[in-house]
Amino acid sequence: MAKEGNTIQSVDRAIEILRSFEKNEELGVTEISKLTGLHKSTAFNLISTLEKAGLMAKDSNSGRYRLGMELFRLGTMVNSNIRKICEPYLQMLVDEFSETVNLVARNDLLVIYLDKKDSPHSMRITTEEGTRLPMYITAVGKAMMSTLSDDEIKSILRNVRLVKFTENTLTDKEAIRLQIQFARENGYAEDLQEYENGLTCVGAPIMDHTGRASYAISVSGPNSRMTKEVRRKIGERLVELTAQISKKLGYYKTMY
Amino acid sequence: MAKEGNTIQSVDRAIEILRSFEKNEELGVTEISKLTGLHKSTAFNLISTLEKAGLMAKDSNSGRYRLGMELFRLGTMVNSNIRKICEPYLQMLVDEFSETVNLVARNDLLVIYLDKKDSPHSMRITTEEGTRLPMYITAVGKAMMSTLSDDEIKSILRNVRLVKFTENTLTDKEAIRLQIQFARENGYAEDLQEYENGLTCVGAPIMDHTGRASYAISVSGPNSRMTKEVRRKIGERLVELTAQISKKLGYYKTMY
DNA sequence: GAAGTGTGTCTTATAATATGGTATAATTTA
DNA sequence: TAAATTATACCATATTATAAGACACACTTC
Repeated sequence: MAKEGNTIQSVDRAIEILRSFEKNEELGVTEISKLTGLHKSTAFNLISTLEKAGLMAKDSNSGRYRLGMELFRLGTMVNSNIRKICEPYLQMLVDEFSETVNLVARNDLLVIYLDKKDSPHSMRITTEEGTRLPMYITAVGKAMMSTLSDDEIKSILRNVRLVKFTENTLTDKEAIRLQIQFARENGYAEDLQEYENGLTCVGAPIMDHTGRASYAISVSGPNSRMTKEVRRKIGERLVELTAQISKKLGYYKTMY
Repeated sequence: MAKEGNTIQSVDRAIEILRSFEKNEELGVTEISKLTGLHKSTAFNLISTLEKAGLMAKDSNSGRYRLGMELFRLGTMVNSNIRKICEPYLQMLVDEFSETVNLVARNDLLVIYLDKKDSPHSMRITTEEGTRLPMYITAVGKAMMSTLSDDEIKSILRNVRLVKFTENTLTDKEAIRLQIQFARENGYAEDLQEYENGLTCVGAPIMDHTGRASYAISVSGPNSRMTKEVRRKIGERLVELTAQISKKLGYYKTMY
């Protein structure tokens, strides 16, 4: 058994090597060894292992390494089920509202974007799959928080640094709680340019078989089109559709 | 150093554990140890390591394991660059032809689907990101093969088992070579219900800075709408757009 | 064109680390 | 309640990963 918290050193190190590609698309052995603090030779052995498994690939031209297709494929295996289930609902929402639709998952204190369908409008919101954002700043995050107990919400807000992304970002805990209260009453939450200027979102939580909101769906559009009336319509439709999805995931309790 | 081809045992084993989720969404420690042939205790240590890193997660309800969000996030880091570059082109193609558009990469003898934009039609082709298909059966695969030397093509066809997916699937090497010849002359390749009945594709290769076709784009639609004339139009447009993308990737030679 | 610095890769001895037998705790099943 | 099956913890052993060092090769720089 390994020393630090029962983890296997070489596996930890291999994962750290993969993570070093967050900021760089291409890296050499020496660069990786410097970034991770591993001996060049150790790094090389780990890299070779990852390469042979396809999680890393060597650019035959530059001789440097990048992440490999097999890592991509393994990534697509994660939550493929929920993505498959939600796909038709996302499509319905784009068809109905002509705005970009997102599926996200909860990841501790963050929200991670899993899937999306783009708005057909030329002026539209685009999101990147894999992006992570703090819960308090997104409609989906607040929507998921609204299903938690007051204590759990308190704990989340205690552990997050409330950073101002725009002048609309709520950094006052009481203001955030009021928004969550709104979500509890209506079943959906809003983000009014709190993350980015001009960007407005409406989101509702998906409940899984354990009774937890591990996923959420949102509709994002430019401020100008997302009027109060539009937001209400979207919100109500989201509540309907997320209830159907939750049921498919084995959630049976009535939601509100 | 490890014995088998200089790879690190524990890392290899960890990857094998991740792969065991190909057919199962949720697995217990014992199941994993049986699937991988690892000692239960060894499997447990590896699983714990992967769990702490977020590549696996334990369902708090069932107590069993599934793949974790961090693995998804690592997966989105792969080829994020090419996906970002191609995104507007994919959008243009859906807008122009109203058929589903795919971005794929070459993965040895296979083609792997990286990104897509769905057709707005209710009768449309849907593809799954992460899916892998043999080269000879897809328009994108034949398009990529058309940029290779005769020897390389021969080698690919020698190493692949030519399986009939539909009655249209080409299992005769000479017939496939003729299709590749068509692609060499026109810059794009076709798949006429060779993979699935009713599904027709047109694909063109993207050249990277090393002069290799590592990516390709295709437009897929139902047989009925993909007439010869439509395919020609799509093909010609694909040649234009993939040339632009290739240029962005640092490919300078004129293509045909 | 030669010296110098930077690569990636290989070999090898050493000891640190992963391994798997076993034990125990926690569930599930009967 | 008992039996069976599970996940998890402990620990001695030797297998395995490690890192030092050497090498070959590719670029610079002089």
